[in-house]
Amino acid sequence: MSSGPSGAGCRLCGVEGGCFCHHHAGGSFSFSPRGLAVVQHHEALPAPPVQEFQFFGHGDVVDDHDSVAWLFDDPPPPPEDHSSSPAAEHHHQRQIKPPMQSFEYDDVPSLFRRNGGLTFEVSLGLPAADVDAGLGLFGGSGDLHTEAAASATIMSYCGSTFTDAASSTLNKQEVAMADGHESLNQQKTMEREAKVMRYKEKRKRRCYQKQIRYASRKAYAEMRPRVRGRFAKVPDVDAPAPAPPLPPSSTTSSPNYDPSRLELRQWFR
DNA sequence: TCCTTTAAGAAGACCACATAGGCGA
DNA sequence: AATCGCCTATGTGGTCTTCTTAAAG
Repeated sequence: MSSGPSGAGCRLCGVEGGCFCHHHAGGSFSFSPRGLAVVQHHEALPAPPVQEFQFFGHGDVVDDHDSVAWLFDDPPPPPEDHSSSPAAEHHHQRQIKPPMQSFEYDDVPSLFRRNGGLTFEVSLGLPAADVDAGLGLFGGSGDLHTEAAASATIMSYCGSTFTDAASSTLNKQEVAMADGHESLNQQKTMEREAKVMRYKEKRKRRCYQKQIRYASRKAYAEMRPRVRGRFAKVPDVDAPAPAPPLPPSSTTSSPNYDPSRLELRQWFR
């Protein structure tokens, strides 16, 4: 199933080639846990109370092009609160340290420390050294042009993967042609300012929360009985056979066990 | 300075079950 | 071509375990 933000298929899940994929065709979504968006544009058909559906937006509607542009202009993350924690810093270094050569993690300009997504920068040359490189902008040093151009970024965002082959950078020949042309420099300056403004705006809208793709599964998980945090078996109320002796940590002895949830289970069936 | 112990924090594992989707009959 | 049954993979949340580093003694 396609999960990318682009495509002309289902407006819910992005599946191409059809009006709506069949798991959406059950009709309106009458279940909206915790204020999630309720989508009712699908044809109404008899449906159980919980309809499994996917969503990839975050409330604000952006078109596909803008979504991708956001990723390509991905900024360095703002200073993270957990960066002050030694343990948190340790985990960041341990798990997402970029596979770069002779490169200090603290110098990674933008993409590796994103919260909620994982980014790998495949360095084909020297790494870019500042935010502008991450944005595909032009820094003061001419070397940065080729440095940024020699890298490609693979980004994971909201369950989708995108690539950015430093699309906004110029090669050496283009840079040489631009030298001495003041109008070009002015244009570049304006482009840079525009990109910086776009970056700042999108940083405000960025969503760091965990993405829930299936609200119905979330609903089921929340109502499912647990034993010490783990999902526990739901006793079959229809089974006439006597229940076997229960271990001390059995479901019914758990403080989290709520018999009323059985009614909910039958309701959802 | 070196070693050991303690505390703190985060990530991952674990569990059951509904559901999607593939496959063959 | 459509339908059915079977099977596997996936996703979901709360708690516990494991791992690592920093600080203290």
